[in-house]
Parts: sequence; structure tokens; C-alpha cells
Amino acid sequence: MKKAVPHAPQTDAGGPPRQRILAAACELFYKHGIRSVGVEAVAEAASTNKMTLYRHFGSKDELIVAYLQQVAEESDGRWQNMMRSHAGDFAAQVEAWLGYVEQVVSDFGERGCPMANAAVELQGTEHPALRIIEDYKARKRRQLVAMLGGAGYANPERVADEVFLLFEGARISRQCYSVRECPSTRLVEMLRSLLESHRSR
Amino acid sequence: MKKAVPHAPQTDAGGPPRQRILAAACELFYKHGIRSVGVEAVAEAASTNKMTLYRHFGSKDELIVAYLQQVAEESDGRWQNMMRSHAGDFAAQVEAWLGYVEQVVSDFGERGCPMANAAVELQGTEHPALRIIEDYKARKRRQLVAMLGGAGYANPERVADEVFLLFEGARISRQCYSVRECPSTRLVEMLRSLLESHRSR
DNA sequence: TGTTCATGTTACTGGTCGGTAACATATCGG
DNA sequence: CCGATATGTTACCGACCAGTAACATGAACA
Repeated sequence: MKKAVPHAPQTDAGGPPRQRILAAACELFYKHGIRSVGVEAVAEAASTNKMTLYRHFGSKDELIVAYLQQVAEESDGRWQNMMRSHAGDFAAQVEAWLGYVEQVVSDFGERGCPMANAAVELQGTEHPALRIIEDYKARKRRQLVAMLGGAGYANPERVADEVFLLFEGARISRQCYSVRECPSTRLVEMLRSLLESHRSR
Repeated sequence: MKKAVPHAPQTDAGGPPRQRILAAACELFYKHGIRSVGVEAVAEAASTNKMTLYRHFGSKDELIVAYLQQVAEESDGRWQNMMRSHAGDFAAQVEAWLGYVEQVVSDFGERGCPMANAAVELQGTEHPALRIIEDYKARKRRQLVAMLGGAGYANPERVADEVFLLFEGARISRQCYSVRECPSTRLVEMLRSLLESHRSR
């Protein structure tokens, strides 16, 4: 097995240690995966040390949980901002979300959905983080259904599921394809025509 | 970190050691992930020992490569059988493939695409297995395009990509959702209506 | 000034894991 | 029967890693 992160870069950035540690964990866990990143590497990247890390997070498992909670919080916050800044205008909400999707899927640093990746790495265990992932995905689905329902789509659950699977598939595909061939480059246009074909009938 | 596979079950089954080892690796790597399964566990599950394993596979990395090659071989074989047994009848080929998808997605033991899972676990490294994954996915895409093109769909690349992302998304979702809510349960009907809407126009 | 509390530092433990050495056993072809 | 070749067995090494102990430092605050 190759080591994923031999010498962690100092992704410092100030702020209290707990915050720096969490930020470093977010970056490293996402980039290299949960299992292949050691707590020492996280502490180093946060410009601190293992002891301080363990004073804030009782164990690596707790840190993983905190990492996923952080991801969920950021994602939920982003969603709420998006919905609020187009409150009432459902079409604009959908459009804003498509913009976000476009951005995610074309990001060079895209390494898939952090939640899905974590689920893969923790499969077959009873890690408490799995609960967070499940809740997160269910919540995301509900949000999508609500938005599409508001926008007047006939079968919002059905459309949401389809949209969801496409997005999910696109993100995981970014790790399996050479950049040139990855079908995720056409995701947004797929979503557009999918939504078009389910337009409020 | 929780251990994923504390005591490997003896999934014996006869045959020469190399074959048993590979079979055990396939099962364990798929069930619990690559990183969390040790070579000792694989050897035990194959009713042999570490030394014999290392005589056939020079390292764990080689075993991982062999595992993914095996997965690819099986998948390619399945595809060819499916295509051959309905040679000439493209509609029947599509139908057979949908049957396969249905089976995969409703399998209780489904833990996502082994290739995609491996890609997640190896992200950020330069593991030789990544090459195999990339080739595999590109090949799968070509096969799908060929089948759909034969079946007379107007934009086979476009349809294939969409079908692909849906399938990929469905498989990864099985690891993120509680069984009841997983949108993958509706995958096949999604695929059907998607194909229907692109019917040879 | 002196106390307190968070943080830094070093060194360590115990366990796991990939990989190897050395030797024993078994099987099979000549 | 003999020797070659594959396999089993045991023990070990070195690296890594999660987690802890003990102590030093430094800053805020009374």
C-alpha cells in the first residue's frame, strides 16, 4: 500500500487550534481519504500536535464524525443561502442549484462527494459516522424534492431521485475516468433536459 | 478506527491456492474495502497462509491489481455472454442488460461498484490499480454506446452517459441510504423511461 | 506576582500490518 | 526411491499508527 500523504503541507490559516485541526482534517480526509490519513498528519497540517488534537477530539473516530458534521453544516448552509437569496422564485432556485452543480462537477480538485467517499471507506463497519451520512443524504433528498415540488414539477420525488442519481454518479465518476472522457462533463446539460422533460405538465 | 474484518470466515471452495486466494480477496476486498482487509485475513479466508499468498502475489498492491483485473474479467465475460446470447437482437440485448441492472441494484449484498470503491480508497495515490479502473470504465462506456447505437438510439453517446451516471449513482447510493429510502430502488424504471424518451426518432 | 488553563514537546506503549527467513511437509514425475 | 517443486508453519522484523504520560511553556487574569 502506498502512503497517501507522506508529508502534510502546512495548511495553517490562523484561528484557534480546534478550528485549524478541523480545517486540516477536512482538507486531508477529503483529498486522501479517511483511512490513509493519520492523526499526526492532521495535527501537523494544522500547525499543532497530536496531544492538542486529542484534547479537542477524543479519538480519530470522533474527529471523523466532526469532519462529516462540518461537511454537512457547510453544505446545509450553502443550500439555505441559495434558497434564501432566491426566496419565492423557484425557477431561480433551480437555476442557482444548477450553477452550483456545474461548479462542483467542473472543479479540478473534485474528488467525489465526501459523504459518499466516507461511506465507501467505512462500509462493513458500525462506525457512528455512517449515521451522519445516512441522515445527510436523506435530508438532501428532501430538500431537492421540496425545491422541485415548489418549482411545479409533476413528480418531484421521482425527478429528485433521478437528478440525485445523476449527480451522485457524476461525482463518483470523476474518480474513475480520465478527465477527458468523464461523462460528468455533460451532467448539467443532462439535468437541464431532464428537468425540461418533466416541466410542469 | 474500527476493524472491519476481525476474523475472516473460511470461504474455502477448493481449487489451487492461487485461485482460492484470489477468490477470497475478491470477496473480502469487496465487502470490507481494500485498505481495511489485511493480507493475513485474505490468506486465512482462502484456507492458506501469508507465505503462499506472497509466493503467488508479490505484494498486497499486486493482489489488489489482480483483484480488480478479476473483477474486470468477470464483468467483461458477463457482458459478452449477454451480447452473444441475443446477437442481432439489439432490443433483447438492452432488455437483458436492464435485467442485470435490476439484479445488481436489488441485491442485498450490493456495496457499490468494486471499481469505483477501489478508486475512492486509492484516491490521491499513484497506485497502478487506478489505470485498470480507468480502462475498465472507459471500456464499459464504449460497450454501452455500441449497444445503444445498435439498438437505434439517436445519440448513443449521450444516452449511454446518462444511463451510466444513473447506474453509477444508484450503486454508490446503496451505501449512503437506509435501504428503505434509497432512490436506487427506482433505477430500472428510470432507465426504461429514459430509453423510451430517446427511442429511435 | 502568582495561579490557572490551554497549548507545545518529547517520549513512550501496545497493537497492527506488510513482508521475509528458515525450516518442515507433502506431492509428483522420473 | 529420489529429487524437485509447491505448500504449510512458525517466528520474526521494521514501519506505522492510535493513544497516553509527564513535563515544559506561555498567556491571561486576579
